[in-house]
Amino acid sequence: MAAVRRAVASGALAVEVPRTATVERPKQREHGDYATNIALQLAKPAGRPPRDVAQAIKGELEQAPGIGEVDIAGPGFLNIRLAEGALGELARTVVTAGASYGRAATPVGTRVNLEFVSANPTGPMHVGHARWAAVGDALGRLFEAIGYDVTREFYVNDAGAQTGKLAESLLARARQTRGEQVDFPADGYHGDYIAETAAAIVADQPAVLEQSADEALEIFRREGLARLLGEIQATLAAFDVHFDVWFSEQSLHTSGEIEKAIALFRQQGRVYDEGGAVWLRTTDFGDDKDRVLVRSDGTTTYFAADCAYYLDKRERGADRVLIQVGADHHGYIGRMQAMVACYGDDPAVTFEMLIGQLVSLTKNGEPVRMSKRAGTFVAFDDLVDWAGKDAARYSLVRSSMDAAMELDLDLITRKDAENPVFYVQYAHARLSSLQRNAADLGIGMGDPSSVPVGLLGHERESDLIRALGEFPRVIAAAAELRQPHRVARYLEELAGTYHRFYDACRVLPRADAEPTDDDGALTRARLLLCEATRTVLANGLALLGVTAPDRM
RNA sequence: GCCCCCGUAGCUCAGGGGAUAGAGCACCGCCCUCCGGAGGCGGUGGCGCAGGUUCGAAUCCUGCCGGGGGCACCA
Repeated sequence: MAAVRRAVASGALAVEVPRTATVERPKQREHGDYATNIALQLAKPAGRPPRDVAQAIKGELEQAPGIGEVDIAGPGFLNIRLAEGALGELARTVVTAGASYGRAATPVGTRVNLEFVSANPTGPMHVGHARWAAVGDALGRLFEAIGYDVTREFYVNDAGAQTGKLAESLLARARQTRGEQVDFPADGYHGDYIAETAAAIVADQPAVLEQSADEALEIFRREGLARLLGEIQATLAAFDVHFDVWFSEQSLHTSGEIEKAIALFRQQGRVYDEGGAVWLRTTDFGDDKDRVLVRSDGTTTYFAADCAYYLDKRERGADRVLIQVGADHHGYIGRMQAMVACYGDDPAVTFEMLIGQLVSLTKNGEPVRMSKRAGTFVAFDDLVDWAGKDAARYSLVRSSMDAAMELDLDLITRKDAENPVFYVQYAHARLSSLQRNAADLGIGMGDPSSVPVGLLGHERESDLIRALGEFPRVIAAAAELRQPHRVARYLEELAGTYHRFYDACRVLPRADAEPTDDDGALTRARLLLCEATRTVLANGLALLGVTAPDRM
């Protein structure tokens, strides 16, 4: 950019200087270490052929520190090669930074409230929730890495009709277990967990069935929610996903926050009454239709609670409110954005709904749908039992949330190289093993600052170092685009680049090797490069919540 | 009918307007004097269709075809 500015200043180029320029790592090594298409983009405004523009920038670029040579290629690409030795310093930087490599040095002050999973406490979670857990948590880790202050939040839907349905289902099952002839609620919850939970409650409070129906229902409701939420919390904890706030929907009702929110919207002239109901004029801000806040029977809607919940998050200090939901909720975006605007916020700034597509499972090519305990779906717990935490998390996070994904249980439950997570983990384990071997031989890289990194001139070494240098940009892109899968794909590439290096470059001296004449300098440099690689693999896997094993 | 997502290799998926579209698996053939072969190298094979914008389109726009998910005074 500075080179463009200087070219303009020197009169070599007459064009408005753009704010940013795209610099990327070319796919072809012959295209240099970095490449930019800036000349192609400036050709039109400058009114000159792209290669002319490139020529003007090239001269300035070559004066910049750390730059080796600059070529003009094709229609006008500028291919930049770094000066000899500049790459090696990058490896040293990685080792010196260690676990903080790739992370923002200081907080940026943005407070993000990240709500995800928010499974109803009316039953076990399914594989879709596992995907939101894996992706949401990775996003949270990415946000922290770029310096955001993150609050992970789980909205507990412990109010409303579905909790009554849960209570009725539990009570009916408990009575049936005692041999009573009871009709099961028409659209009640099925699955073995209902009977299990009912039995546990009865065992705990044997008198519950002697109470009046209303009292019994209330006990089953309260106890059922508590137990099922406890199971959800245990599942998530075992998945290494931890929430800062478990926010009760019921609390919005009892605290009067919903009424406060409605009053606020009314004050701002966004509320009207019609047909006995209270409406929010979301059509003022692009929604298809206005939305009911209070039904004609006087009860508040789920949407009203969502309004109050958003206000609550903002009042607790969130600069950005992010909610991750499944594709089956996408229809909610319009009214939520409109509601945010009704409140007076700019939805493009303070609010974001992340839509994740659904997950389906196959085994032997056949769809898998049922889980005995959960009834109608494959449970989160089953997935983790079959695949293990690491393979499950990795598999769920390695593809884009925009795409409905199909998980093959045969693949992710295999404990071999057919699963990409093992490919990445193996690279890390191999590096750890290498370091153990080095230690056994009494070899080490020593003080990083004294390692002669300039010796790392092999093509495969350069490839590896360039890949390590990508990491901060990968984190930034993954966080900004809300695409944690980019980290996984990057790690797979990095692991491959490392394996190719390892195949071509001997690190430790052979057992029968002659003493080297360079005093082990190259060995030390390569050990530093290995440690840099191990660091990035470990940091990257940490962002995904996946273990970086020393042995496998 | 309207809205959202997807369509890339035999399969599961990457690919932020750039150069020769990638990976894993599957299939075929190589590489152990080698620090972990859970690895490396090579081969077979692909952008749903039709227009448009652009110096340049898998990528952006429009239409069509195909698949998935939504369109409550449910949660």
